[in-house]
Amino acid sequence: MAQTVKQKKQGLANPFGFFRHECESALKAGYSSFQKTSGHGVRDVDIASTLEDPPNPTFGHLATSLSFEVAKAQKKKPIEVARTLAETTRKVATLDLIESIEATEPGYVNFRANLARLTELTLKSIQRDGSEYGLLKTHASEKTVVEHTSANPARPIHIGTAKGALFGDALARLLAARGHSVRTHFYIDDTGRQVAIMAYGYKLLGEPTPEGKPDHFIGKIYSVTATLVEIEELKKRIALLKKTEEADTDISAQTKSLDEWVGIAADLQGKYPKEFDKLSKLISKDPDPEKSIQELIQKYEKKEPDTSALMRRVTRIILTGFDETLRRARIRFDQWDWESDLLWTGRVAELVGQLKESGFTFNKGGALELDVAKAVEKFGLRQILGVSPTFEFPPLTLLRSDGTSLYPTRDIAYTLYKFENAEKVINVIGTEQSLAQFQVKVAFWITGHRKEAEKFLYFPIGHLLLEGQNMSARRGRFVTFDQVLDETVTRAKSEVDRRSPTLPDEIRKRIADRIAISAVRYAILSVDAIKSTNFVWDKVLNFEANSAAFINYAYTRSSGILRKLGKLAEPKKLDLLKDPAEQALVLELSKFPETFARAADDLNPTMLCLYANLLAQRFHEFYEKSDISHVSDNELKWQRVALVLAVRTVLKTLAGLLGLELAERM
RNA sequence: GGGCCGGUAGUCGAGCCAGGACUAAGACGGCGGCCUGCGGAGCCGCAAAUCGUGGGUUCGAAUCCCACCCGGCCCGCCA
Repeated sequence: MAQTVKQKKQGLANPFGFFRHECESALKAGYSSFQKTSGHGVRDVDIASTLEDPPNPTFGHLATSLSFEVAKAQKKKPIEVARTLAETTRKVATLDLIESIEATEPGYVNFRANLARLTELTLKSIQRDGSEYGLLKTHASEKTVVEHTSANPARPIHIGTAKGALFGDALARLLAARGHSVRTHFYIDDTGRQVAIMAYGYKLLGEPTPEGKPDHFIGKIYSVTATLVEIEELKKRIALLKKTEEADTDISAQTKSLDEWVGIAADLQGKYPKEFDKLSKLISKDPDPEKSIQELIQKYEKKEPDTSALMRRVTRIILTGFDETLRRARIRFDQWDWESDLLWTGRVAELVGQLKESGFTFNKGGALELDVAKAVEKFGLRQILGVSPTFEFPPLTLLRSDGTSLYPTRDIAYTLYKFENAEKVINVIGTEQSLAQFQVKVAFWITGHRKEAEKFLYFPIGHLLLEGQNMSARRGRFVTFDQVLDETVTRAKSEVDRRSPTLPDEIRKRIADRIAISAVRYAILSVDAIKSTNFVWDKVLNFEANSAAFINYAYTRSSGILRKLGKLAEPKKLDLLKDPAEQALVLELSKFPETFARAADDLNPTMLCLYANLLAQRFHEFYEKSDISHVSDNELKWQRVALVLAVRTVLKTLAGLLGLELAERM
């Protein structure tokens, strides 16, 4: 009730929500009157939660199964209870949006909406609120940080990472539209070994200016360098093992690994002969490449000026490439956070200090370990965080014996850092990180950040397979986000060329670009984030199967109608839209505000994808059945046009929320 | 060994948290129809599902509980 009143004040309408609200009030009053005459049934029933969607419109638009519970308590037949309840409810209901209240077998009470009123309310609301229609604002706005993508800056973004990027981006859009103050962060993991290897190779080559796309160029250097260094190391290790007469099994394992790397090296040499040969020569001159890399890592952690400048320089080149890719996919970030800054500003050291003081750490061979199990028992976290009673918590290594930090340690410090300017933090990361993300939470409890622990959300992204197989950067079984975008654009372009040959090429290009990016985004977003998905080229490129094109086509058809009509006129009333196809379409539009609010609150962009698809479907059905531009009755024509305009408005809003781009023509 | 997450027509995939008319959405593929009108990337229809298996709770279970099976992932002084 309070919510509805407040929303009225805000001016954002929720047509179906109003209907639901009327049904709730009526049912509550009807039920209490029912209790007076028929004795007590069920106590403390949450009326609102018994209202559900009936399976089809013949049962009305909302229904309650309350009678079943009451019948059980009173030992009566559900249908008898339903009849009485429908009767008492009918007496007290204000029949504005409610048309009828009826009991049906086997015992439901069905509420039918007054579609004439609902149509008027819905279309007028959309006309009035325009692009804001449906975007109900939360009453608990929170400063929210969404961290996502955070791809390792040593090679191009691949499609597995892209899945997280698309969900993170969509979440941010949804939450912002819901009225939260959202900032997206990209975590630049620049203090690890990979960036050091990359910088090492780049430096050896004399810091060449990138040819082609920067991340692809540097990624190539990284792959070649990493492979060559690994081979050097393995050779040394095997030699050492042989010298010390270690067990044959160890030697054969290392030899097997070496063979594998040599194979990879051969592939790389074939693909990038120039860089490979050059780097091969340069690395062989270095007496100890591994030591050089370790030095880079250590000097960088200490912010040694020359090393820091080099590391940042090369990482920035990669990031330029990332930015280009992300921009193409319509993904943008508010902030780029350098992991190295966490070390330099002392945040990691400070965290480690706090953890040490807590008494939950211990020393193991010079390394500092966090006793996660002890903390879980002490704070009763099994209960609080819902962990199985038999789960054994492994300790977490915070510092190596040489005193340097590990990734999880820095991640805890980073998550705390994100809370410095936010009330809520959402980490969009792969499911393989679930234990690590749990450990972050435990560390929060230990350091007394309980509020943060509560407001810290882990949004898991299911594994993405490539044509049924794991992606492997080493083996070259790896598809970059750029490749996906390129291929999809190419395919879309040839479709547009075929279907709209009369349009100028420049326009066709722009249309293809929009269709392609929408298809890629929809393909990923339309399946639950947590599910492992299989990336199949055919599926992404098949515009018959992909609903993005289907949704866009609804928009294109509506554009065609408007183009045909030219100058538009306002209808006098909105009382002629009585065809079932029209009513079904209006009903769908009326449900958009509730659907949006739920998708945002449940962090579920997939739900909105499905809604967009459903709305487009209803529109296509309407389009097939209803004449518009050539209907002779002018009043009917303009009423239908009002419906078309409303659909366009909501489609555009949906596109904005999901990052789809609609083309007027296709 | 322990844990987390998935398991729904030939394939993909909603519904599961908040049990109810589920006779299970939608799509791809298959089969059959529909263009003298606003663009057929569309519409209409048909066939196709032991909701992983077995128990339990309930008036009622795809949904909740227990056990098990299958698949993915995690349990590093990697990130």
